[in-house]
Amino acid sequence: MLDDRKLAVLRAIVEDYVSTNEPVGSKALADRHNLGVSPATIRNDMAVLEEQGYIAQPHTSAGRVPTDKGYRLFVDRLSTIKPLSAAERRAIETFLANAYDLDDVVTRTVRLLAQLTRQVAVVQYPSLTRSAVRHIELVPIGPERLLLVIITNTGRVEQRAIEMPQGFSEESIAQLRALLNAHLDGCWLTDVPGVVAEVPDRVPAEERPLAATILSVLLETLIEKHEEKIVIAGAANLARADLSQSLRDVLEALEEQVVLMRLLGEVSDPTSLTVRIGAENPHESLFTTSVVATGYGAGDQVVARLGVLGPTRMDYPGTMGAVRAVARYVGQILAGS
Amino acid sequence: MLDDRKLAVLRAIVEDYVSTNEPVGSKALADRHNLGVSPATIRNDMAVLEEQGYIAQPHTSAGRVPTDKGYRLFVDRLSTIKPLSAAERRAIETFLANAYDLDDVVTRTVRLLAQLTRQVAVVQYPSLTRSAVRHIELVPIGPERLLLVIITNTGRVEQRAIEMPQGFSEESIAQLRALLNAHLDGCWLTDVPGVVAEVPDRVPAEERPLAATILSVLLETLIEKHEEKIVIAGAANLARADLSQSLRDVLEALEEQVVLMRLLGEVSDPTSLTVRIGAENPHESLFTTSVVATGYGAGDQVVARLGVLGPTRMDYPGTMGAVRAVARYVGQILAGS
DNA sequence: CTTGGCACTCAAGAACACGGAGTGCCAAAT
DNA sequence: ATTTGGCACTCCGTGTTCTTGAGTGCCAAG
Repeated sequence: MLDDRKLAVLRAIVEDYVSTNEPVGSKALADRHNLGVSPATIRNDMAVLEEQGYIAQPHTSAGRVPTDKGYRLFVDRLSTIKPLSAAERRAIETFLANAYDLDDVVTRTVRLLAQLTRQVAVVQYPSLTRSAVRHIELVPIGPERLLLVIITNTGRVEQRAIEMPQGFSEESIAQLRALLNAHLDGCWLTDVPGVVAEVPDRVPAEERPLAATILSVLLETLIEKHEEKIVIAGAANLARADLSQSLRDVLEALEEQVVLMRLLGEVSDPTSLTVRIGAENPHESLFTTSVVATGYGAGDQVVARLGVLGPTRMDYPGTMGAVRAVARYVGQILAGS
Repeated sequence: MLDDRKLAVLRAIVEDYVSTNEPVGSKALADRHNLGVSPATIRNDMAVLEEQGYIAQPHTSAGRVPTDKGYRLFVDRLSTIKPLSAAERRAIETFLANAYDLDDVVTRTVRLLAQLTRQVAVVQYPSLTRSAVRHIELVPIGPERLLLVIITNTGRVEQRAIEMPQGFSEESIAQLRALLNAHLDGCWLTDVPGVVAEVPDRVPAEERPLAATILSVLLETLIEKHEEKIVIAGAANLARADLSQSLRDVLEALEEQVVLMRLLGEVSDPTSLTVRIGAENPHESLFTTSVVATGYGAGDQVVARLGVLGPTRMDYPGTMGAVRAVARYVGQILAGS
C-alpha cells in the first residue's frame, strides 16, 4: 500500500516541515533530499499520501503539511530516537548531580527538560503509593492546633494542620506519636489504612477521640495527596511555537492540575516513551499540541512520570531522546539517595 | 498648570482607553462623559496634556493614549480604590476559609487573585525571617543520610537532606534533637545563628563533629531558604492582554525567581499598595506591564507580599481593590491560625 | 512506472483609491 | 480670556485590483 519510497517521502516532508515551518512542495523535496526521482514522481506519491490522510495541503496549490496521522506514522515507523550529544549529557549530569533535596531534584529536572527540548516541561512528584512511611511527626502549633508531618522514604514530606477543638496534652501526643511510628514505620503507604484500623485498640480508652481525629486526618491526607503534585516550566517556549489563537487555551489547560494529571497519567506502558499527538490528547485545548512522556523511578519501579508538551510540529526524535535521557538520569539520582 | 477640567479629561481618557483598548478622540470623550464642553475645548486640553507628556498619539491624527506618566498621575491623584462587590467578598471568604494548610492557603490565594483580577497573580510565601522555630526534627532516612525538618510558627515546613559519611547512632541523634529543640524552640529565626553558636559547648566532645555537620546545614538552610518561595497563577491571562511580541519575554521573566523577587520586593512602604507602571519596573521585559502589590501578614506585621501583573492598560482601581481585599483576608486567615 | 510539459489555482504582496475619525488652527462668540 | 464652530489636512484602515510565483494535477511520451 505504501512502498518504501512513499514512506521516505513522508519522512522527508515531516523533517522539512518541522525545520522550516512551511508547507513543503515537491520541488523542494527533490532538491534537499536526494530521493533519486523527479518532482513529478514525488507529486504522484504525495497524491497517494494525501488520499490516505497522512498529509494535507493548507490551500489548493500550496505545499503539503503532515497530519496527525502522518506524524503518528513517522513516530511509529520512520524515526529513531536521537541520542543526546556528549555536551548535553554532561549538562544533565552536572545540573542534576548537585541537587540536595527532593524538591530540588524535581525543580532542576523540570527546568533542565524545558531548556533541553525548548518546550514546556512537566514533571510529576514521586508518587506516594510507591513509597513507605519513614517517620510520622506530631507537632503542637497552638493550644488547639496540631501539625501532622509524614516523611516517606522517597524523601517526600507531607504536612497537614489538624484542628483539635477539644484540646490535647503533651503526653498523649507523645504517646500517640510513639505508637504511630512503632506501627507505621517502614509501612508501605498502600498498607497504611489497614494498619491504622488496628491502632485504636492499643490506645487507652480516654485517648480514643483524640486518636480518632488524628487518624482520620492521616488517612485523608494520604488519599488527598494521592492526587499528585505536578510542576511545569518553560511556558515561555509556547509563545515561540506559533499556536497563535489557541495559546491562551493551552496556557489555561496547563494551569489545571486535573488536565496535567491526565496528560501524563493515562498510559499503556509505564516504562517506555509515550507520544500523544494532537487529537489523541485528553483535552480539547491541546489538540494542536503533542506530548512526549515517560515514567521514571529508582531502578525498575516507576514512581512518577515526566514529559514535555509542544506543538504537533515538533522535533520528535530529539525530544524523545531528551525525555528518555533525563528520565534515566533522574532515576539514577533517586536510586542513589 | 493642570486645572480640574484637564485632569477630568485625563481621567476620562484613561477610563475609556482601558475599557475599549482604542485610542480615544475628542468627540467620543464629549459624548460618553458629560464634561459640559465641546470637543474643540477638549482638543485644546488634550494638546496641553500631550505637551506635558501625559498622553500621546500612536500616529498623527489618531486618538490619544495615556503614557506611563499619565497612568501614574491617574493612579496617584485621579482614582479611588474600588471596593469589591458583596459577591466578590463572599467568594474570597468561602474560597480561603476552607484552606487547611499553609501551602493550601498560598495556592488558593494565588488562584483567587488571578481569577478576581483576570491577570497574573504572584504570591510570596511567608518570610522565614519573621517566623520563629516551632520544632526541629531529625529523621534518619538511610545509614548515612539524615533528614532535617524545620517547622515554623507560620506553618512553614523546611526540609533538607544531610549526607553523613561518618555515620551516626540513633542515640546521638535523639540527644541532639532534644538539645536543639530545648535551645531553639520559640526562637526567632533571625536569632538562630547566635543561639546555635553556643550549642557545641553543650555537646559531649565525641559528638562534636556530628553536631557541627548538622548545625552548619541548619544555618545554610535558613540562609538559602531566605530567598523566598514565590508562586504564580493566571499566566493565561497574559495571552488575553495583547502584549503581542513581548509576551514571550514577559513569560520568560516570570519564570525567573530573581525577577519575581524584585517585582514584589523593592518597596518603600510595606503596608500600603505599591503600583509600579511600565518602565518603573525592575526588568526590561516588563516595561509594557504594571504591577500592583502589597504586603500581607498576621496583624500589623508584614510577613510577605503578593500582587498582580498585567498590561499597563489595566483597570487600576479595580485591581487595587482586589489586591488589597485579598491581602487583608489572607492576613486574617494567617492570624487565625 | 517515471518523467517532462503544460495549464490551472490560489495566497501573498504591491499599488491605489477612498472614506472616516481625528487633529490643529483660526476667527468669531461669549 | 476662554470657548466654540468651521475647515482644511493627515493618515490609518479597508477594499479593490493586478501581478507574481510556488505548487499542483493531469496527460502523453519515454
